[in-house]
Amino acid sequence: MNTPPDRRPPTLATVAAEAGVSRQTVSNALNSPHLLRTETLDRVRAAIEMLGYSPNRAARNLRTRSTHLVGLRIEASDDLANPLMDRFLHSLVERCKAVGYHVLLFSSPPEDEPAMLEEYDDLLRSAAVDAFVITDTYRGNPQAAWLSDRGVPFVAFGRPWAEPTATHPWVDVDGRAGVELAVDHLVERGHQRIAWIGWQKNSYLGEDRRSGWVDRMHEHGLSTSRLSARGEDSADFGNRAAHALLDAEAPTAFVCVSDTVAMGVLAALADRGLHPARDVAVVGFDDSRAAGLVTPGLTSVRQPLERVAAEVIDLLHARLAHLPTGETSRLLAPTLTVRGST
Amino acid sequence: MNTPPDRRPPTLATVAAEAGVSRQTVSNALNSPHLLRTETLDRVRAAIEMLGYSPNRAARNLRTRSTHLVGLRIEASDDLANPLMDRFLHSLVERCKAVGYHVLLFSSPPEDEPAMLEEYDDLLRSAAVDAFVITDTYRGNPQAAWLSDRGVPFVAFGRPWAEPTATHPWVDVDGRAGVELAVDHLVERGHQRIAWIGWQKNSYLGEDRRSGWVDRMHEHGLSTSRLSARGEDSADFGNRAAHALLDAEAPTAFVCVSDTVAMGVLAALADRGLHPARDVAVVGFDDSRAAGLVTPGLTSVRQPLERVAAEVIDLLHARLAHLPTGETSRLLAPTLTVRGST
DNA sequence: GCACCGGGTTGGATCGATCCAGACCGGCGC
DNA sequence: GCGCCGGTCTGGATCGATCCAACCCGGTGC
Repeated sequence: MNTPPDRRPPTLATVAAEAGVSRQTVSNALNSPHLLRTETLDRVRAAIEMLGYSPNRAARNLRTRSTHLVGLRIEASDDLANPLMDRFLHSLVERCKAVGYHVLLFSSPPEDEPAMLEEYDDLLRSAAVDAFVITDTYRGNPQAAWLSDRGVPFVAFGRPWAEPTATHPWVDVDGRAGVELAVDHLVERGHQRIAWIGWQKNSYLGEDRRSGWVDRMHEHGLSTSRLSARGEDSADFGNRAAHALLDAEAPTAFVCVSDTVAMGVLAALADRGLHPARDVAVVGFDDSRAAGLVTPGLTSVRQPLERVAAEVIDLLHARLAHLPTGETSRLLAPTLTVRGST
Repeated sequence: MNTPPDRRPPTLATVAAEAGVSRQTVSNALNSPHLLRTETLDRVRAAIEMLGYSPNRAARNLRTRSTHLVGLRIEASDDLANPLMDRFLHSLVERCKAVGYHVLLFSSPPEDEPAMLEEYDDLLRSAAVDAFVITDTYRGNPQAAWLSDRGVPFVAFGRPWAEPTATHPWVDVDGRAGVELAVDHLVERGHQRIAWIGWQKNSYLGEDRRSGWVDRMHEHGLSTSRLSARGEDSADFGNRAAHALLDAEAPTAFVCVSDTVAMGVLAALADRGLHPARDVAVVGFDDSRAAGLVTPGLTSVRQPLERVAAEVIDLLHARLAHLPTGETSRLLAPTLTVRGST
């Protein structure tokens, strides 16, 4: 034996030799243990344990034509969905682990659709991933149609707003219901003049949330007339809109389409020497970190991102494992995190 | 030809047949194009283009024993490093792409060291990744030693505080220098009584940042006596510490170890009817989203996470590609983002 | 006693790209 | 004309797990 010590990790064959069985038997011990006599199974398992063996993924991937990897494109940091991403991502990874998958991240230049699809295509053609999770359906969704066309398994976080006829599986949060919670909460506290500050009319997400305000106000017999404003997603816009509404209509509460906007509203109250909650109530949307850090605390609608991630992966897993799938889309209800601002 | 249409993607052999060459020649066209006559190369490339061929990753991984995947453990959301994570992560992914890698995410139960190492071990033994990036060296770093022992390539974001003798490559941000920037900035604005609000003494990170304040104050001939407080990383602690310091020592400026703490200081100013900047200046650390959203804007030390990620990947790439490496650790200087609070 | 059955096991072929040893070929020097 | 050379190209073996067809063998039914 003058060969140098073997630095290579053990393989199926190593284990088979150690346990005194064939490779196939070891493979069965791992993948179909019920086929083995318990005594044999124990012996194989002992050998695996002793050698610290794990099946080589590359070999398995090659043979089974599946990698157990799920691709996820992450976007540039200035994207509006981003503050939510870390919570979502963590849950996604966690859930993947539970069903035996891992998450592979990739990126593509922002605002460059062909380049983006090229990235998806590369990963697909090189068989680097089994499936995708897509997260940016709020503003058109070329990938969804593109992936559907090719029969690639994927699940979307977000409804196919722009293409209601799309049939791919998706999971989304019911923004409208979240805003309804906020309105109910404010009505309970005695508010009647409740204003809405939202995004531009071309935002599906923004209009969905707004409809929760409109409908619920009417159900409570309250007027929405002249009590709303629309603009971009910035604290500055929230500030200006709040001042304008306070001057014109003297609302006693604001429901905002996002925490970003709500932070601007809080600033407007401070400008006027008004006290959040005591004088004017404010509710945000997203339950961002800033909502918890700001002075009296900002009441905010919280998206159940942990559940979204779990549902996304469960749908994907069902598809990949050819399990029977019931509904292929799920709309989850958010909750309200109450803080000092109401 | 009564076989069904071939649904399988093209392979090397397909391309070789199409171009009228052997498989090896196609492989060379991809990996060592200089070996081919230009005419042959063109023909092969045309065939690749025509068939839309990409090499199968699993097969390549198996043969070359490398996956071109980098593992990154992500932590539970309530972790203090998390708000920074999305910026870092995005840059990491971007940079990986530039050098031909992808990022594979995994997780492990928090506070469970054996389970965590088990995750690293699994990925290693199954040859799922080539290397790791580790990000949580601020509080001991069992993985670093563990990985070093096994000769696994990895780069850390964060110095090995607890083990100064460790020799693995790392990249970190010079927190002390960041605080020095903050102190200089405040001195320029005429402040002399500049207070420090930091973390507990057992935090390496916190004490490093604090030393920037101590040293710079002394270099400016200013006293630090009784002008500092230490506690946990919360807005509430920041608030209490600010009140206590304002009562006892009447500082005109605060430098805080984090934005979270700084938000509490801003709240304390509001409690007392003091105006940020005009009455008392405040500087935070991390340049978090909240710093930009809060009312007058919070001046904050910004970590160059994009550069950190790039350096991390470059070091890793050098190691994996057996390139000559110069220094194996880099300390990067942060910058100061000036906003309304100073 | 023989065919049959099915759980357990076996060796060989396979997935697709790469490594390796050797073949081929036109050009050059003797 | 022969041998050598460097630049190209070729077929076969290989990476490690899984698929597949066949085999072994004790037990059962007739």
